Amino acid sequence: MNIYDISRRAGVSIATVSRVLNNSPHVSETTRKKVMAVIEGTGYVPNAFARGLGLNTMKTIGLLCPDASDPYLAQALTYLEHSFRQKGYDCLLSCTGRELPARRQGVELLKSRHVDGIVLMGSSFIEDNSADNDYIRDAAKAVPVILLNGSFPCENVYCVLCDDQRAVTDATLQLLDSGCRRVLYLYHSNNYSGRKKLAGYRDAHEMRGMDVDEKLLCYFSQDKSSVHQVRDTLLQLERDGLAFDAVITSEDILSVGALKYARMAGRKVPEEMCVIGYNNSSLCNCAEPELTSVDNKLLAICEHIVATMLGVLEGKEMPQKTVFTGELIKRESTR
Amino acid sequence: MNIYDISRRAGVSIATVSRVLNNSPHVSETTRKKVMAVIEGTGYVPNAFARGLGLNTMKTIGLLCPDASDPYLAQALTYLEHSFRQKGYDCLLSCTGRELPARRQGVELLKSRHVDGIVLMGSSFIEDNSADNDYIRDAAKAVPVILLNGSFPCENVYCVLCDDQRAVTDATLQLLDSGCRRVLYLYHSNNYSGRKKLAGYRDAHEMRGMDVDEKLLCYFSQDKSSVHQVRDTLLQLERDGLAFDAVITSEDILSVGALKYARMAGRKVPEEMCVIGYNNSSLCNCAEPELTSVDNKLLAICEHIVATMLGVLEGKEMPQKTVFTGELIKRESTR
DNA sequence: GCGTGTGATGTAATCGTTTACACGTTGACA
DNA sequence: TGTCAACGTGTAAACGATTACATCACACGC
Repeated sequence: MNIYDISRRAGVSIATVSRVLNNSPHVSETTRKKVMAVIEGTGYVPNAFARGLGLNTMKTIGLLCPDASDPYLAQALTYLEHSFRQKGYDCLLSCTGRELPARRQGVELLKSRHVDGIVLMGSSFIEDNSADNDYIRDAAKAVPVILLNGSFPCENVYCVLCDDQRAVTDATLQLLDSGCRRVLYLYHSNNYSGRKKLAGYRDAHEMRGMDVDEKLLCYFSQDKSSVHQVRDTLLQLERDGLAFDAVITSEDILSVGALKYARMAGRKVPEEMCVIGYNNSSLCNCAEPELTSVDNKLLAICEHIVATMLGVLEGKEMPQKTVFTGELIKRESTR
Repeated sequence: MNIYDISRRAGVSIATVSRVLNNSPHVSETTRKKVMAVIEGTGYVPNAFARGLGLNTMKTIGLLCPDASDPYLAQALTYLEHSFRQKGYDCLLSCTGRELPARRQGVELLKSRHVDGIVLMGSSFIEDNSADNDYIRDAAKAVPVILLNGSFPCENVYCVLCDDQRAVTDATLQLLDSGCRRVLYLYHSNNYSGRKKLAGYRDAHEMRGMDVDEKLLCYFSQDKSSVHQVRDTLLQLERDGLAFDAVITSEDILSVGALKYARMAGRKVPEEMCVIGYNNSSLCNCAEPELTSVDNKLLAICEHIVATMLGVLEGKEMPQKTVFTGELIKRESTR
């Protein structure tokens, strides 16, 4: 069933059918109705390959996602896919994991599919001009690239992110100003976003004239970051004599681990210990007590990514970098 | 930069270039090297549209997902995408929401993209032969369709699922046999899977010679199922004088709400009240106390979906229906 | 020397659209 | 009545690959 079949049945030319399909104004209302009737009757769907060949675009955005099972990224995925679809773009998904070679390969693939643009998610590890990031430059040579929560100065690369540093500063200040003196910082990755957050933690201490005890900085690798691992690590730290009266983390899941620790160690939250997470994910309401967390405006960021992408594709001049401000959402784990 | 440019520069015909690109044996080694050199020199990438037009396949699987931000589906998404990619297939994602018209449209879209096969996720509401399911038949006419956790008897539709009914029976028996007498059942949807689970709940009571008090069946619509909504509803039920000493739910998130209720009502879990969830999602470890839940073998199901799809595409005869058995994972919320 | 099989290469049709251009038709207006 | 837009519609040429078929060169056996 192709456009010729339709044109034959409707008694018009293929050009007219095409015009109807593309809502061209140069079709009389009667013809349009006639053609539409045939199309609906046959269940005809235009062949996207042929269309792509003619237009040299298939209205597709490539989504490079390290891990769709990460709730935060999954959320972003849903937003992005939904918004792009509404705007008439489909999404080709590539879940690469976080390893560089796989991400490189993912980009190659999206390029060979001639996507109209690429969104790099979990791109928060992007930072410098090292060769590691060649694949981004590579992609940007072919199509516009937008980084979700990443920063990378390069032609045709656009960045939409949250000011993590400031957000963590604000959150840490909230802890310090509510009487906490030794704030444990649990983090997940040494990437761009991770270091920004750490810098925010330091900033807050500096603003209150406090030194940072490096022993309070506690790193978890991605695969060692289960709730139980965090809990057990904190128990061990306590046994080792490390004192702390608050915990702030780079991800909500780490905070949940901290809450587990508090329960097991018999420390009351928030009376004896405060906890603040990051992302304001759905975990916050599930945690016990419910978790205070930084909302890093994922929805706004995603909306802006879509708008930016569409703007660039329409040839408009768009800002290379857009920064949103996080917001502390207070729940039961802080005073 | 197209195949003609390459053929011109290499001094051969486009057919030869095409043969080189497709590893055809009918090319001399010298010619192959010559052409390869030109290709690498120019960074030429074949146009996927044109290729798709000719071959009428682009090695793409369409994934129809109601909601990628649902942790359970997100998990499945990751598994599926990863496995398909390993096998040389890309995934086109369509997050449609759960509404019928949108799903219909999603299928249309995947069809127009001429995907090689479609996986319908969250297809658990598929049950009968009503017109509502026409879109599945429609899709199956064009390409093989595989349902994740759904059952639908139709040519070219394959089903891979967990025996939810039996799993819930086992879980309910566990509650009854550990002394619980009034098990509240919280559920999310009236779909196929939802009804199967409810049937399992009834089966268990019947097996122990107990009547089911219909007041113990408590429905939550998808949008009314937040943790707080569940908690508040249970508090109200208690105030209304409904007695229950256990809760079993069709989704982990509902169980988390039940735990919130228990905390607020001052009922100790599992001593005074037991809770069992469903899906064995990452929420289970985050909950307090940690949630006993039914593992419905998502990973195995996804692997089987991929194997089935590849088998069908290779023209092999594959089973129309494959059923896995769930398993109760005991944690702290049961005795 | 002459068919004949074989392996490398080229030619041209094909896939299903879009769209520039050409071709009526119609109606307004001088 | 003739001219000219404006408008609707059709024709045919892209778009860039794949591939069946034709062709050609060459070697081999008779």
